[in-house]
Amino acid sequence: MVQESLIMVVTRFAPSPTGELHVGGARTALYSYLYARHSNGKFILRIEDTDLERSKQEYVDNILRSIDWLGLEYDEIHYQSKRLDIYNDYAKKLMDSGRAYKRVDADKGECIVFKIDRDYIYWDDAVHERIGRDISKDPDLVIVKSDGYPTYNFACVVDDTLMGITHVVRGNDHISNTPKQISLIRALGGACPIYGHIPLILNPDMSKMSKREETSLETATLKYRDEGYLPEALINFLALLGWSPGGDLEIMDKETLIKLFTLERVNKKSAVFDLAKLKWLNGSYIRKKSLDDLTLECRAMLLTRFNKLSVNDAILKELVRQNQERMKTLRDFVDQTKFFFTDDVEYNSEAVKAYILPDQSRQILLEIIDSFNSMNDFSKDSISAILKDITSKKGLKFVQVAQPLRVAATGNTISPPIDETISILGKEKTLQRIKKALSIANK
RNA sequence: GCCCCCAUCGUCUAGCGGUCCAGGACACGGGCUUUUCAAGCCCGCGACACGGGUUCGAGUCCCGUUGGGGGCACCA
Repeated sequence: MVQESLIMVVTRFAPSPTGELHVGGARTALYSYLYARHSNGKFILRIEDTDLERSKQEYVDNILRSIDWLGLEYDEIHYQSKRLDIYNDYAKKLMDSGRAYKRVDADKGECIVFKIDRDYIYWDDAVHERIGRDISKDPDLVIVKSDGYPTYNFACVVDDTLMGITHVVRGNDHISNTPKQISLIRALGGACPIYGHIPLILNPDMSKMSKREETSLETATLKYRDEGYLPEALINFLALLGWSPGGDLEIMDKETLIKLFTLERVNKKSAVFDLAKLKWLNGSYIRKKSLDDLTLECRAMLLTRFNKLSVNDAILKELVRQNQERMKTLRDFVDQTKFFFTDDVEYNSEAVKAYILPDQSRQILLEIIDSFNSMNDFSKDSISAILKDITSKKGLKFVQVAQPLRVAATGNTISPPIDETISILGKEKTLQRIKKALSIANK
């Protein structure tokens, strides 16, 4: 233990740019990152773009943006496509030492093949215990494709060795590659990193999440940003999906995660992605955010929906204040304030039936129009006073007055306290909407 | 088919042989609060897959069964 701490930990995240960064990949990146930071080590990002057919620049961009959004700062970034000379070099060395040979295929052309160890290979996994497999009957391994590019197993091993990777954190689905890679490392004379194979993330129906089934779950990391999730919430959630600090602690910021994270505490069992829990966590982070910060986020989200925004800061801030504890995602904010930003309110038919149509409701609304008309100060408190006045004069409960008004003003039965809601809407618009609601009721 | 991995409430998990008639969180049900909805607080529901061992004692160790997942490319 003491000696271990003298060696600098180096981890890496090695995605291939053949698709958007998957949340499962994001979690792998997170675990690698957390472990490196926890150990005061280095975190390397390595783009494994050796598949000419499938690699795309847009995916590289997507991966970089995802990593950046999550706040996983890396110390180095490498592109395998820029290291071709290195792989060729090592392939030659393996041929010189007799461990690799050329093979010609009639259709595909010439490639280089590595003679794997005819042996039982094992390693002590950081997440599991000892894992091993007899690869003596496995076929030899192609290390350089006929297009001159290295195969995954080869480039990965060369880079892990050259970059001094001490801990490889990767998905469970790589377990079967590991013996071959170890065999390659031996032949190259490198030192084996410690492998930590983390469990996969599953859909609610237990299928592998990266196999896009007809689930409604989004798999692209950036989609969660677009849906209004906060990176700190996603990180916290992903961290908990397969790891726990050991106690009852659940809400942890990045610093805390770094402090507590160890590979030894990563679970072996695959975990189901539970959107409800993510939502809860996100809501919890939203509630904790400062009003100013949250307002910034909400403004950005609003701008994805509306091309231009004509609200002043004070009003927007007040809207955010009213909704802060009511939203689970930033997108919820857009939905919840739709009545404010659009002039043609969509009246929910159920709501209208229940709170506008009844005679009593209409009388109340008429009365409210009367009272509001003579108001100069349309503040929350004045509104509240007038509404309470009407309530007691009519011998009603406050809800019986508030709900018709709420439906008239917002189109729905749900909103922040009604006095605040219409105060920010303004007297003119409020009156207009009450009249509009009444006209609908008269049809 | 062959090989590998895994197995505690619906879900995420705590548990590393006795302190567990199994703890927490989300979800769900109920209540309080209340100007609707949230938020908050309280209560409830709810699990050690099964069968053998080992042991004075097993959720915890071993074996098997079953179940789930993953891998078997000149893809990563």
